[in-house]
Amino acid sequence: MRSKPATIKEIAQLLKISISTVSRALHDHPSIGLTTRQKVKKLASELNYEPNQTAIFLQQGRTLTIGVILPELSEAFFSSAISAIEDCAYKRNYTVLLAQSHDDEQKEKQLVEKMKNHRVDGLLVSVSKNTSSYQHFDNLRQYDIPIVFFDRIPAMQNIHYVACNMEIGTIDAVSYLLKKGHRSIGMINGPATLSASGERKEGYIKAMIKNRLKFDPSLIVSCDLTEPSTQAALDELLASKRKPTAIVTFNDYVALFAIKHATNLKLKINEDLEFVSYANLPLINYMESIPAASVEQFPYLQGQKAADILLDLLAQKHQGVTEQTAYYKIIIESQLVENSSMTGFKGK
Amino acid sequence: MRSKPATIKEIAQLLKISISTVSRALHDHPSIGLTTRQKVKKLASELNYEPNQTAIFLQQGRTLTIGVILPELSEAFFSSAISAIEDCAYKRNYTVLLAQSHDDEQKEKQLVEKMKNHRVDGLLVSVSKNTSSYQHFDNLRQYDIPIVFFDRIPAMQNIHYVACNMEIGTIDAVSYLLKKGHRSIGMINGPATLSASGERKEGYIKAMIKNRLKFDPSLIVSCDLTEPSTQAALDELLASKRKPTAIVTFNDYVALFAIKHATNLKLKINEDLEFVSYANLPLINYMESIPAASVEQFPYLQGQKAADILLDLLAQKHQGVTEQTAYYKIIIESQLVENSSMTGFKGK
DNA sequence: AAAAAATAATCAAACGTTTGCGTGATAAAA
DNA sequence: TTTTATCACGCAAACGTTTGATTATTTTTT
Repeated sequence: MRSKPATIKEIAQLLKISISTVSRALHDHPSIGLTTRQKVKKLASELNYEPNQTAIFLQQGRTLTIGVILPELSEAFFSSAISAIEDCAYKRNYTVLLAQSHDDEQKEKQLVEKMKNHRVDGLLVSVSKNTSSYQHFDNLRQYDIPIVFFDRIPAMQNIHYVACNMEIGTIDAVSYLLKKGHRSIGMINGPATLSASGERKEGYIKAMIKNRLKFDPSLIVSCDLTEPSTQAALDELLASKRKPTAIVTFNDYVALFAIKHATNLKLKINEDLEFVSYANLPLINYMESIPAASVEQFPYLQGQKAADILLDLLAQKHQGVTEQTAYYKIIIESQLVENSSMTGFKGK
Repeated sequence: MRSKPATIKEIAQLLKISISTVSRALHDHPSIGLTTRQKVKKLASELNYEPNQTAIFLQQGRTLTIGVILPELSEAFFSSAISAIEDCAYKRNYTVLLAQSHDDEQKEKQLVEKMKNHRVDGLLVSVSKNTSSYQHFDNLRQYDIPIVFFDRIPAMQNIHYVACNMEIGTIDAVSYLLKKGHRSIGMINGPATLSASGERKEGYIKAMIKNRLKFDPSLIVSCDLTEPSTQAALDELLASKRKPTAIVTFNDYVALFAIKHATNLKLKINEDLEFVSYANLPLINYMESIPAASVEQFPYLQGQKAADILLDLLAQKHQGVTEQTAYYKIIIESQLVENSSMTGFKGK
């Protein structure tokens, strides 16, 4: 029997009672007698009745759905985050509408539109790398759709966000190396266009100041995150006057490129040349030559916080809290973790 | 101005015309005059009118949304797949409602219910490892919600699915090692409870037969995918009479565990002992000691195919194709790929 | 000038719910 | 017995669209 799903209307007709009675009976409304309530519920389950959410959405003006727009779903960082978000949403009876921008500003705009059309109750966004105008986010304010940004934050006023501060982690990273006796510490940074590069550089400089050491600009070189560029950067550092004995790299990819290159140059990793990196690869745990320590950015935690904030906002809104003026601005401090050897892990 | 979104009703009132005229004007219906059409569109854009999809969903009985239920969003395999799915859906104007089961049968059931309530047009599922009953999927047939399974397929009749056949890849893997001159090839397999283990074993045996070699059961040992268990398995193989010079491992995690252990035992990887594995880690590209070759399972491709099939089914259904009896059963042949060195890759 | 055809717009039902308000019927209080 | 609560349920509007059937207006044809 491939029939259309049952509706309360049908139940009402079959039982010769009104639609509203059926609705109330199913919701255990006190003004419905016990007998009819039971009759209704019995028939409902016999007919495999399932409330049609789309109708309820329309009626209630909310969809119990949050939209999530991320740059790249296949990246470990974001798949961790989305996992956290889904977990939070599930716990609080929300569902996740997911989309990826592929770091394309145009597509990001379209996705925001689409989310608006789908009438998501709220939005979680990690901004595309190439987004320069934030008009499309501002538009959402007219409607009452709250947005919480995370990790990649736009330069806007009055927004909710969760971000990870790289400075502390960087200071710790450099201090860690200094404590280990290194006196010349290099940095292979990312492109200057990324704010993340700025944060790392700042952290590096502050660590130097904090430890009363002189900052030598020639020890910070940039790369564009590709392998050849990383190799060139490492070569430059190794050729410099104050040849570094330790290097902080922009991220794990860069670290692995550099480690590979160094290995080819017959350098012993973490003996001749020690590395510290920023974590984005979970499988660091499975490899031999890895950075001695990593600055952890907690993607799962960021996703979780962001989702929790959004869901709190939605709960408030639903309880009739009119206009809040306070904005959540959560900074998660990055944290240096020493990389131990492999941990037990069950594969897929 | 934080106002409720504009509706066609308001537009109609402001222009003193009927609602239906507005609706038709916005859809360029031929029976609406040019002048009114323009007037309507002008006002609509002034008011920032956006059609309320939830209303349209209710009216049309479809949501342009597909549900996706996966075991673990944070796993590389599935995040690749979801990326593909989202891309496909986006191209064809669908949106993705996402949820993860965490390999929990109970949760999987609830998620199916939820998806049903949300009235997704179709469902994409990779079944939880622990799911034993498939009743919840069967229930969906009563409604007209098509399901396409991928990668993890339930033992059900009459379903659409996309899967990856490990046998061919395994045969190729073993043959590859034989061709390289290895005469004793071991296998560190997964638990017998997983069907994936069976496929691998079958492939191994068939490769032996195909090459007219005798199959020695002692060369296949199982592990539970953890590091200690993998170490034990490797030890067992190395201690066996016909000490293997090459090993096929259940997956990349196992391979890395084994490689690490072998390195500790002073064995030279891919010289003393050669490895072939099943790919699930993209970052194989970033490491030094890696399996010489991997059996690729094409997560992106699987996700893509599955999504395409589902969307085709939905398109057919929408065009009024009543009852199709044919079921898509797509087998993607796994494929052995030799692991070259690192490729250029831009990090996050 | 009347009939036919084309054009332009309206009416109203439908999608499946929820919910404020009204209304009988029965039971308790006066 | 009349008044007042209490209980159990029905009516109808509302959410924002789409669309088949209908009507009113204008243009074309004969």
